[in-house]
Amino acid sequence: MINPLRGMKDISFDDSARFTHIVKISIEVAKRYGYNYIETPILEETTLFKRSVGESSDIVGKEMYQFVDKGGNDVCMRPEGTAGIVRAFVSAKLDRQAMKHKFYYYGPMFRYERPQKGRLREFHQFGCESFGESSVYEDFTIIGMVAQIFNELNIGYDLLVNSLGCPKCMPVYRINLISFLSVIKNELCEDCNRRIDTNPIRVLDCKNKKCQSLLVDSPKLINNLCAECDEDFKKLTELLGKTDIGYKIDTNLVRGLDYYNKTAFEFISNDIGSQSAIAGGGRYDKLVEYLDGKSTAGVGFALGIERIMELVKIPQSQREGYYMGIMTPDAIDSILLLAVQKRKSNKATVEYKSKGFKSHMKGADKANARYALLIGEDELKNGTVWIKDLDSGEEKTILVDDI
RNA sequence: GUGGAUGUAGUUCAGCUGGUAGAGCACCUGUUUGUGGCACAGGAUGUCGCGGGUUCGAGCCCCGUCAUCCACCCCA
Repeated sequence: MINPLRGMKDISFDDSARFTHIVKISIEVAKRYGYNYIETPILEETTLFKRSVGESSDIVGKEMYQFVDKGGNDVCMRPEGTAGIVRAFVSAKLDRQAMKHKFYYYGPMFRYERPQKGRLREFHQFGCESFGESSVYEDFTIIGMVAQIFNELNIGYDLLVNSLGCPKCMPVYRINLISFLSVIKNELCEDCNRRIDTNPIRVLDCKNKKCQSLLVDSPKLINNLCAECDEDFKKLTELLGKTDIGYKIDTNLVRGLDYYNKTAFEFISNDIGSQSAIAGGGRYDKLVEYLDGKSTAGVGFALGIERIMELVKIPQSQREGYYMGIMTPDAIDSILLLAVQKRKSNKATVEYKSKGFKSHMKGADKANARYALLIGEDELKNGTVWIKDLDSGEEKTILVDDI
């Protein structure tokens, strides 16, 4: 027997119903905000992710499905969606227009990690990317859109927001932080010492208690933002405060991807295990330039469909359509042609095998059909069908022509 | 990559100090060839993850391996 690869799952039955429900609601909401569908390749040049997601990130550093194809190209299964969308944006030369562009997408992403609850090697995201709008009002609007999706899916969440600064204030802060950390270096844990070089901001949310006690007086980015970043972040929280979207400022919130600046946010849930992020996103004003485009502001988010599947309850499926069966083999042609007609507008399940009445009734019930439609010897002879509404119990025999 | 737990029927799980493989749910067939959900009766189903070892004998003990789950890490 051949099983799916490690960390990869088949999605069917109840799961696929939840999956499509999440995608459907997300699309409906995104369309209301003016987003259009975009589909980009799953396989891209490895360079794309190195230059966008960043070589210092874990995603690029150790989690990529990377290989050389038969043409000798260094390629990679996409680990996230934004890089490909930005590449497509630049490829289509949309960066040379003054227009704003908004895209939504969904599909599989691949990361070579050790699987656990809520963490798969192949997983699915739904996401949106807004290009050409540098205003913080767009950040607010995007966060509101995610909140709306979750509200319509009827699931609870906590929202964390932070500002990561911009090329003016972030590098200055980073140097300050590194010098602060260097002083206490010997007392910090092994992981933190590694982080000082790779991603010093990560040291701030180390779970080690000793580290935390040493970090109480560390400089916080939120207090070292430049005037513009500070003003935008205040505006964002002010606006969020005026809505019913609850939020918490998390100064340690650092997204694992290098391209973010200014607004960063994460939606989390306490009900799905330790992998609690159900959506994340932020602003990436430099990313288009990194990928050889003309400087264009960008902001977006992605939500993890499998993680949200753990949270959504879908309503019990209603009885729908027809179950069609025969109790005399001669009636097979009649029932088939009837099904052809019915299927022009309704769901119809046909049992080809001639069976007893009771057996058909059980079959109709299992098929979750609203109506059982049967042809037996009498009906065949009279040119009629017997039909029963399985919800109301009402039944009648009518002429084939009157259906 | 590190640590821990678990692999027995479609599924959830039992299986004693080693002695011929079990239950619930689900499934199939019946309960006057014409009334589903309910009830009753009957039935099918296993390379006990895989490979080796110990033993007269291994689902159980030992070694290896693979997979799953949980946590770290990281993230959706």
